[in-house]
Amino acid sequence: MSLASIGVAMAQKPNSQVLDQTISIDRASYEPAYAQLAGILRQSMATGILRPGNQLPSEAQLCERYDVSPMTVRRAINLLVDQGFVVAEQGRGTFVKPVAMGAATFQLRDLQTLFNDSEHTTVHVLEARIVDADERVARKLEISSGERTIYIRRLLRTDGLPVLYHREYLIYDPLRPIVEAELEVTALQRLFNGTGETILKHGDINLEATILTDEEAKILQAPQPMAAFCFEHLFYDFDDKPISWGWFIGRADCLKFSTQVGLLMDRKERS
Amino acid sequence: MSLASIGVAMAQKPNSQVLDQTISIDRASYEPAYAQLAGILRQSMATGILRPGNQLPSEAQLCERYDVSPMTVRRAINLLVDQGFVVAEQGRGTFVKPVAMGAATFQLRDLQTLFNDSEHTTVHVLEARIVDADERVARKLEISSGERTIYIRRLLRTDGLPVLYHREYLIYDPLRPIVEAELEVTALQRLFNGTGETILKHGDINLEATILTDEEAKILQAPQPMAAFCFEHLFYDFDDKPISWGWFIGRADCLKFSTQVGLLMDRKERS
DNA sequence: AAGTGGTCTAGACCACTAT
DNA sequence: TAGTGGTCTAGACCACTTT
Repeated sequence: MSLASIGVAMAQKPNSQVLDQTISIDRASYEPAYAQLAGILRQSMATGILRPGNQLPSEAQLCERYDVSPMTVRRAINLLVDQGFVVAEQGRGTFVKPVAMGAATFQLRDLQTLFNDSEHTTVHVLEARIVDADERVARKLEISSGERTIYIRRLLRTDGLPVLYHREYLIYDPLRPIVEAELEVTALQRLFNGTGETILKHGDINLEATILTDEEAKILQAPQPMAAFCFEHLFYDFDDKPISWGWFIGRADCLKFSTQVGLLMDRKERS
Repeated sequence: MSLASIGVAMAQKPNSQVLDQTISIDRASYEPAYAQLAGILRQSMATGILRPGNQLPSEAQLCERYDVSPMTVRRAINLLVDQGFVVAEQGRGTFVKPVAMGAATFQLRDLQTLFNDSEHTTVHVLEARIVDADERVARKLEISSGERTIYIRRLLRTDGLPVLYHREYLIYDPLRPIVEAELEVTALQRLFNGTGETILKHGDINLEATILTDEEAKILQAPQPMAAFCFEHLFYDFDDKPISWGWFIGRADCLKFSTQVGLLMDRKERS
């Protein structure tokens, strides 16, 4: 008998015995039925009752076993699909996905604590002036070389210690009220978590690893050589015209991104 | 009139006029109704008919306007919520979310092309031997100092050029068949995209920026100093015991992570 | 042909928010 | 009190896969 069939034991029709017969759905609970069911199934996977590759009980079986309607089962399974725990194949069944490092995602949101924690975080505008676009800037912002742009350098500090150095080129357009708004010290917060009015439609973001230049090291008060993360961003307005190109640079010893793959028992349900 | 109300124009009941009256749902299409509706709403946001902060038409209005059942509207909106385009607040309404850099996520999956492209990618085991765990390794793998572990060094090449250097410590347990399996050259592929049998339940992954050490630079044939990405990983089995601790290190000039935030018109629907 | 997931209906009741 | 989103029912039909 192969490893994959341990969970199904002698079941003729695929594995409805797999489920914990003692647990049932509490209709009086604040937790919705679909979330409870998803939790039960995830629990089965976590305890190894359902192993990677195993087939889940069919939707009809789950309906009967837990006395819920098909739509509710459907939602529970969709939740697990969305969360990456199982994969559903039409006509075949739903199967537990193996853990894979490639499934990992890193969220820039982890940085948001920095921007929102106004208690400890301050933003200082080091420089803000109008400059003529050089060839490189003009290409990014899709304007002509020599056209006017706004160049801003900012330094973000936490408890007085420099953590992020930001440089940004903005389209200069006297007709748009972006200028003053973008110069506010709260502008970075807006850019990052989207609070307040916004004229941004979408943006491209690149993550790179670099070594601090002399200037960057000096501003970030870092010893050299020092590794760093660089977030390059290019934002567009609702006409799909670029309006902002810039980079955040942060010392690698102050920034770390963590994530997890596989079965964790403290998930928030949604959808 | 505030900027936020431009889209709602003179509507008394909040904004059902906002929608494009010409488009309707094609019931004969292969694309499900809920996906079509989500697309229509996303289109409205992309063209600026619905701006950040605007309220979407209520679910009842959408039912009537597009002649679909409440559940279908619900699914379409859930899709947009999942994709991060709108936020639904019970009792208030559903609103267009502003674009925020903090919403960006970087997927390790982008690296998967490397591992799956066996045409151009080769894995070479540089070293594999049994070593006694030092204090650092013992702490990570939750064993005692001096216990035996398997130490593996691998080099991943694309078209003959070194791109990723991997070092890994594995629990040594003669009772588990992990040893031979983990030594295969295909083991990395398994780890990364989860193909084949797996005994992994979950894992923690850290992303850091570093500067290559002399040894790493030599193996990766990189000039110095050279920035690099480092993926540290720690995997656990179904008993929640660590079984593997290691790092992937790759030259920064060969690796880049890109992502987008906001409204893009080439989304895949699901759920 | 049987079993599976994928979609959808036409309502229902509830909790929450605003007026 | 009216309007909103949140949940749920008890089926239906379809497309797909396997036997």
